[in-house]
Amino acid sequence: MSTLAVVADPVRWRLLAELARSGTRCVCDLQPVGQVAPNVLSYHLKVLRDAGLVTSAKRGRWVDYTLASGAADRLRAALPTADVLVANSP
Amino acid sequence: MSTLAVVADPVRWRLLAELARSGTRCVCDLQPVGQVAPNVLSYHLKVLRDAGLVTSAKRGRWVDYTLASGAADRLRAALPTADVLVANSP
DNA sequence: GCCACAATTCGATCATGGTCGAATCGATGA
DNA sequence: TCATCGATTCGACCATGATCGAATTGTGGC
Repeated sequence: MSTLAVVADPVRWRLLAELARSGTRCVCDLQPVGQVAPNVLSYHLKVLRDAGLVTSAKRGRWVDYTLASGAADRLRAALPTADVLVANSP
Repeated sequence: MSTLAVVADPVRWRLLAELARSGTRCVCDLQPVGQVAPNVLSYHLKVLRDAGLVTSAKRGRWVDYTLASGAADRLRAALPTADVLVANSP
């Protein structure tokens, strides 16, 4: 799945935005953000991890998620802004 | 289909980028840009029209496509940049 | 060691989007 | 009026991604 397709999903987008805003969050904190069942949340978090956009760390029973350090560059590469389109307009 | 999902497709992204770069183009000019069969190109152009990102105009047998005037705003709303994520980082 | 909790994984199924081959439509030229 | 062209639409099918219900795994407390 391309990075663009990864972030084009509203659930994953909300998760990324929350991690960007608040730094590290555990899965239980992300549950209300994702607004999906726990197993579906795990699925989306795995997609984000596989895309290199977030990292995870065990903390006892809990797992903490953080925006990956290269996430901004990956997003910038995958997500040209509307400005790129506007800048190229005649 | 959300605007984000609309532009997350590589075919449609290429079409938008071409129209942003060159203004108006007819379907036959967009054929090599889309890199898909003519009927599939029509399908993607319809998705872009329905999303309000492009407009079309008949010119005899030909149909011209142009980036819609509100496309930049729609894209900006749907496509937050990585900078938005970075700006919100702690 | 057992139980509860947090989190993940699994196989099956569902839903949506994309492609296919063919047909249709509208415009143009002879 | 007919044939051709550019473009679109159609119904069927395919492919991929998302959800579901259940099971599993790892950790911590007693």
